[in-house]
Amino acid sequence: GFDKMASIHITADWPYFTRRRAYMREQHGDPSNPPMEISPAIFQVIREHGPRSSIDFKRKDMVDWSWGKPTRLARASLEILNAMGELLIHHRVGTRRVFDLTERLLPTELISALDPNETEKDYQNWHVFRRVGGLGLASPNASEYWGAILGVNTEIRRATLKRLVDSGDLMAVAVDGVPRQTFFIRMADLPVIEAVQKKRSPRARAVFIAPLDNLLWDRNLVRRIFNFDYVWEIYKPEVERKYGYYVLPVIYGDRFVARVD
DNA sequence: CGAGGACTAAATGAGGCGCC
DNA sequence: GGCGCCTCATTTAGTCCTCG
Repeated sequence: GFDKMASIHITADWPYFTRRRAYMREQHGDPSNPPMEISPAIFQVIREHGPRSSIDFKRKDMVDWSWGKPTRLARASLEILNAMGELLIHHRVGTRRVFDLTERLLPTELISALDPNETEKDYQNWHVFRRVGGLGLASPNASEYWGAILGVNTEIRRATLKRLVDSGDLMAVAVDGVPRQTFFIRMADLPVIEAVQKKRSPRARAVFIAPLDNLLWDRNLVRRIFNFDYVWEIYKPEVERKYGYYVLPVIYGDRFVARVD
């Protein structure tokens, strides 16, 4: 699915993403959009022959796509139908996704379930709260980690965070050594934080952190709290790389101590 | 603050080729 | 016809910096 970015989420969350699917349909679902024009053919093949991936469609037409590059029309079509909720990933072959009809993969009650968030405001509360949980410690400042929350800009986000504090779901906190900055945590995380602080000397072990791990969503915060500057260099031109294509941070105990590539 | 632009390499599989 | 080997095309996934 798609939450902050491409991600795995539990099927029980399907109804909560009704708004996102509708939004994707608004963006791409016009029948004259080339990937939509060929969608009936795609559906037919999958319905009759089972799960299919982009390479199973032989047509060579190209369309403009993300990453500033064109892509094959069939691939664009699968991708858009997936974003709109018509197709889901059945399995993967290596990194390639093989799609099947949503109606074959999800129970009917889930597909027909209503969006639990009745109003726009309900949705905003839900999604901002969910994202704060993902971040653990959330700065209200604009950044990529607030992305993909529909209709929420900086102003609305600040208002939503305030609402969630007022309702007792979130708590505003300050961090030692980071002056003049308010952060937000989930109230429900408080016992965990307190338990960790009480533990005298946790047994230290080394952990390799993946570049897209939640811990690294706010790289600014990592720099300020842990004094560790991390950039995933995969998207840097080779000559500009400092450490390597796929540098990973290494944590030992509660500190960032090294990098590996 | 937010829009827009620039940017990468590993893994996989299809297809061509020579050879038996 | 089929195997082994090679090459080539395709697919996958967001970050970060600049500018108005």
